[in-house]
Amino acid sequence: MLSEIDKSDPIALHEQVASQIRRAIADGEAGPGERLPLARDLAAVLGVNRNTVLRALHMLRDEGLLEFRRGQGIKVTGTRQKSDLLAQVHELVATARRNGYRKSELIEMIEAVKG
Amino acid sequence: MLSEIDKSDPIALHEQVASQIRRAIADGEAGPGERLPLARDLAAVLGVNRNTVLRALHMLRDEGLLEFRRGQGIKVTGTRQKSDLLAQVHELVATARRNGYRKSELIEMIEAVKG
DNA sequence: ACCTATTTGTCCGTATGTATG
DNA sequence: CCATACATACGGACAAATAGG
Repeated sequence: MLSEIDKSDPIALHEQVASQIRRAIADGEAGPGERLPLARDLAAVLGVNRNTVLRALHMLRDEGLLEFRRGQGIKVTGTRQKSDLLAQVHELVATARRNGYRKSELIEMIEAVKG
Repeated sequence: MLSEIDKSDPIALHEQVASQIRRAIADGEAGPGERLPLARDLAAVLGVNRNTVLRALHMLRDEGLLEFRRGQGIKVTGTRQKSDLLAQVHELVATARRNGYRKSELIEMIEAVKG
């Protein structure tokens, strides 16, 4: 379930929107092959501008989660698992930033994990 | 608060132990400079062998979270923030594994995050 | 300088689980 | 289904470093 965006949050609005949609897919609210609501409607529900929503959706397309087709709308292509993973990745990077760690340090930590 | 280890969990015991202690530090239950309970006592509380606990603690030492001194015990050296980050890193890698993603793919995802 | 208690470091042997062929 | 190999976990024992009397 999508909830309204917090405009006082220092995190950019389109990032918040992207996070919510990632989570929604991860939670199974929209499965692979399904069509997403219109950007206009998403914008209305989330209380932000349609351009902000589009910016977020384009990010998710770059992550391999969505597919755009003119006149056809936006289709989910990624799996719940992938969406879940991407959500965790973004949360991790956000935590790192908050605490002054760089992505490179994060990557070192991951590489140090055995297996 | 540390709770008993789940021996039916497919995750290796020493990994579970390490996760719990990372979380405990992240939650502020043991701050920098403070001494950790004896490995023997941790083992008793967690319901595992002392060697298993030591193996977990050595991992945390390699991560820069702990410092060992024979006869003196184990001291916390890492910050809550770092421990929190490391905990998230390990959770992320675990999620990835569960879903068949490799660490290299995870790293690509992180590098693709803007900023 | 010595001795003792404490606590981590390390290794052994064994049992068990898991993956592979 | 069986055999093999490998990693994990346990229990126990002893070594090594530190602190204090």
